[in-house]
Amino acid sequence: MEEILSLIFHGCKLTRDLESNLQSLINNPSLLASSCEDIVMAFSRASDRLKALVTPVPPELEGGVQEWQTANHTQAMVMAMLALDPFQSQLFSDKNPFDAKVWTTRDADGSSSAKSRGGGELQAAEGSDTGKNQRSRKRKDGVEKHTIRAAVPRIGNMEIPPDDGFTWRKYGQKEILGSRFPRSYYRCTHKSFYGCIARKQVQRLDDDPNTFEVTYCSHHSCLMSSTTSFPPPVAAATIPPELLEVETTQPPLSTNLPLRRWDSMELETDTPTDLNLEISGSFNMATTEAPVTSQSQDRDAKDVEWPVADLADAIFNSGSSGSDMDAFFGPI
DNA sequence: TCCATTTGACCGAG
DNA sequence: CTCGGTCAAATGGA
Repeated sequence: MEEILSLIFHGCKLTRDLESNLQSLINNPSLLASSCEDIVMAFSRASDRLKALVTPVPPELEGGVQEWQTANHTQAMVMAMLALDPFQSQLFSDKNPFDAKVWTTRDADGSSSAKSRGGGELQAAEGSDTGKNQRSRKRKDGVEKHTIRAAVPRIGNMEIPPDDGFTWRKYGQKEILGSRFPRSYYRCTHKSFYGCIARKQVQRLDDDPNTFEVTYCSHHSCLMSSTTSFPPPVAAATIPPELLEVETTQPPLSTNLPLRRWDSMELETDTPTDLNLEISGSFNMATTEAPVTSQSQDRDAKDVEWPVADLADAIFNSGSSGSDMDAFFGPI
């Protein structure tokens, strides 16, 4: 237990360090990214050890626990980014041209099928499944995947998935069983030149054609792919693209951010409470029920499952600027 | 001519 | 055998 506490304290310390050095680090995104990663790792390890202390999980629930852990991990990263970036609300506010309600999850095992992806990001696929059992198909490579949802842009061509700051080349399209819309496959434009292995899959949701589900596979190893000044090499290697986009939507630290975004976004940095972010993950440990937002969850029954959601609530409802770590970690 | 997209074929996991 | 993911030839636009 002492080791766990030590890990937690370490995470808190790293967080405070980061906060106190934020101004000086803000021009060093690669160091910033690595600091975030350290924080996430510290809390993630503590979380893992805590779970090892509790009653052994029945085999049939293990997958759910893993997903819960990894969902926590990713959400912690989101939280870290939210905390670091007081301007992030633009991305998630309804002023975003993509109406970007972003669900961020991460596959526990890199599998890509609807069944193996627990939680909610695939609820559409499952919902549209006409009762047929879809088998889990795990790739041997076990590539880490990150899935987000982004609403169709309200401007321009609504068939085009939201720009995530990277340049992609489409290499395939496939009709997916049980889905009305085909799934598109993209790889990094600079694959041949830089050997960048980043890929993504884009699919419109059956039950919400205005929303794209974007699954990122692997990280960018190229420097040229981004249409923004980010990401630096380290950030590209450690932070999923959807989080990097959070970074890239900051007010121009360096000035070559995509003009389209800034043109189409109103910057109201003094209204941080105007948030429209919904974060979901695989919170349901033993069921396949769709996840719900922190606002609608029955808190009495599942309080134990919502520590991160509580954090999100604290952030979103606190009216804080988002940069005050004490608001999130103070009690600890 | 170059580059991105389309699309049918193929591969491999389950 | 099914079906998701990828390949690569064909096609089209700049």
